[in-house]
Amino acid sequence: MERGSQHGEYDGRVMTEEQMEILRKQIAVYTVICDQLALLHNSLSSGTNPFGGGYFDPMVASTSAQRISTRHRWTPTSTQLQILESIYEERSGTPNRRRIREIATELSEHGQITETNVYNWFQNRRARSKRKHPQTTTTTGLAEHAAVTTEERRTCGDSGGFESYEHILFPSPDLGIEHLLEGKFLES
Amino acid sequence: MERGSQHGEYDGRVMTEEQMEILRKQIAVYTVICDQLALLHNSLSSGTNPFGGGYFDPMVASTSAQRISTRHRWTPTSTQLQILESIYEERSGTPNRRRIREIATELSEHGQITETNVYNWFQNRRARSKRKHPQTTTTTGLAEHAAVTTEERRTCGDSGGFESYEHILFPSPDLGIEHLLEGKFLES
DNA sequence: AGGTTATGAATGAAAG
DNA sequence: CTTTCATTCATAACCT
Repeated sequence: MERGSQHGEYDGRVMTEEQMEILRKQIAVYTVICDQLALLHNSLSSGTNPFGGGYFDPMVASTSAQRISTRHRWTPTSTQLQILESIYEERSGTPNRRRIREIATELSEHGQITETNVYNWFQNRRARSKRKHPQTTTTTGLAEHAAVTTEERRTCGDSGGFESYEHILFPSPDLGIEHLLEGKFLES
Repeated sequence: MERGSQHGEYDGRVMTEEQMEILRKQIAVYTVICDQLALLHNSLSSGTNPFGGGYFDPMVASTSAQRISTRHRWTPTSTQLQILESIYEERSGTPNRRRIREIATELSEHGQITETNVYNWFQNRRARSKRKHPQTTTTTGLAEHAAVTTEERRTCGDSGGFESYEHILFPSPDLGIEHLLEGKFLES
């Protein structure tokens, strides 16, 4: 890792602001190209979509259909979901690792599932429950605070809490070049 | 997609397998280019920073799917991750306080980072490693060589054999093109 | 078709 | 060190 030569303190700049601006645009352009190629490739690969695949048994494909399957993530069957919900209801706490395994075993009777799936499911279930009901044991409706409004108490800022710095120092390639090109994606 | 008219032959197919293979490679190449440009820009930005440099943009740019995201929690840059991984590999024990500081200092060359970040990273790395390998009996030495290589493929380990994740659709890791260019890390 | 929502998964940070 | 929380990302399902 040879470094130092590129991170030294320069007397003068290697690039003007304008040049840097150009670079920034180029980055954005290549990003878009990347994205487009990926999308293209993706659609080509999955060219023939076997079937819509409902909740029922997407992976087993016992009907001898093609198993090209572009299904990526696990989706609980209705039966599984039912069981999961009931378990969640009875003890809204955290299922132990042991418990997770039990649940996974049981649910595997009704479809493909892994312990990780179960684990994630409970994590997400709990998380979204919290978010939906921000006020459960709340003190008062007026003093609602922190959790929702400001979350930047991050210690990662080494020099103090100025998370807004990033915006200022680096407006980032999100300068609207995307819009110039196609205006497709945009987040944040 | 202009084609067909130049060859005169048209069998109803838009692309041959070979062509698709080429496309796939091109995607990977552009991904890397993207990443490199982003890194370059990053270093240039910090280099010309009048405030002392060292600030980094929160742009992740690890995969083409990632977009520029402003202000998030700390995310290691590809370079940082690379280094972290290699360090993790060599000594699977707990880095001393002293060591943590060293690492943090080194990594700060490649982007903003704190000692806490490093500490947390190692903690998490180890924890999730362990999770994948139920065996906790070894520990006699650095016997977790395998643990690092096939790390974290726990997701969706169903019997369907549909590991055809986007990794395959978007095969930057397997083509080795990244290594040709710089040998950057590959997530997963 | 495309944009939006719901939700599975990934991961940094913190609690215990 | 282990477990849990919080936030984010990707994508299936849904909606206009």
